[in-house]
Amino acid sequence: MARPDTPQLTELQLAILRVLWQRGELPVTQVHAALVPERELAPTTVATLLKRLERRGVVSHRKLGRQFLYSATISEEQATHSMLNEVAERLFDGDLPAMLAQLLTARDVRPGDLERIRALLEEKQRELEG
Amino acid sequence: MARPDTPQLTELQLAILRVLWQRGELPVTQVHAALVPERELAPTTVATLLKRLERRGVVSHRKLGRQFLYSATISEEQATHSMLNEVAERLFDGDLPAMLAQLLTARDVRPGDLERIRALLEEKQRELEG
DNA sequence: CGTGTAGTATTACACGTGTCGTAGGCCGCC
DNA sequence: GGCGGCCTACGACACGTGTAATACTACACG
Repeated sequence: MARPDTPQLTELQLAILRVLWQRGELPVTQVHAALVPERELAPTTVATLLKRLERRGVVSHRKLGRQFLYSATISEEQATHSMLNEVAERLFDGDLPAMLAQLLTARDVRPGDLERIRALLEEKQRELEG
Repeated sequence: MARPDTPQLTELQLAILRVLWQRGELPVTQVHAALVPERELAPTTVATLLKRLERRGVVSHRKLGRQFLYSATISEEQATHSMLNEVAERLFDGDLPAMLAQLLTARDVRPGDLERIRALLEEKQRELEG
């Protein structure tokens, strides 16, 4: 419940976390392997990044023989929430409709998006009433 | 139109830009003065920040006597757009409805928000059809 | 046993940011 | 005309991040 101090994550950090979220506990080599198709990184680079993320408390490791098995300590939802909250707060002082208004003009709205959003809204509304 | 370099702005940088957006062209002293109630900063700090922002192209200055008058070169809308796009892309691969879904659960939805969002949606929908 | 090797630990460097201290230039006042 | 201030310019330092080379260590094999 208690907000774990808002993790602001960069793209690369997020990329690493995504690997862990998708595949669970992994040795550094595996994380590296998963990343390489997208980004050309040395294995030691990935190790350094993981260590730093651990210092920040978003991943942890246990030892298996000589290897470290890393896993995420925050869920994807937690990370997303806190990053979104951050932006909503920073940019719109928490004003959701204002944020959405910008979103609707800032990006291409893909076909069907409006419908899906409408459905979400109705669900939310029912939820609040029920 | 195509604005290639996405300005990612930190909280402090944003705070400075807000001052310029709200009050227009200002000397460093005024920017500093406007910031101080919120953040305790040395005047030289603000000067340094402005200079760096200028190097990044988001503000510019002209000389008035010995002073520099700084002004923003990007609009608040541009900045907001690019930051939001960034987040939408990073976190949701551009999937707006997914983003909104998170927003609706991530934050307190304030009374009236749902109504306002609904209104926005309808407007947007009319716009797309008309 | 000794050693190659897979893995981790340590160290490094460039950049951007937050934060200033101090140096230098010029304008107005005495 | 010299001097005190007000500004800007320049330089600094700590930290986080991206990136990686190098050093160390211990197990597995010959």
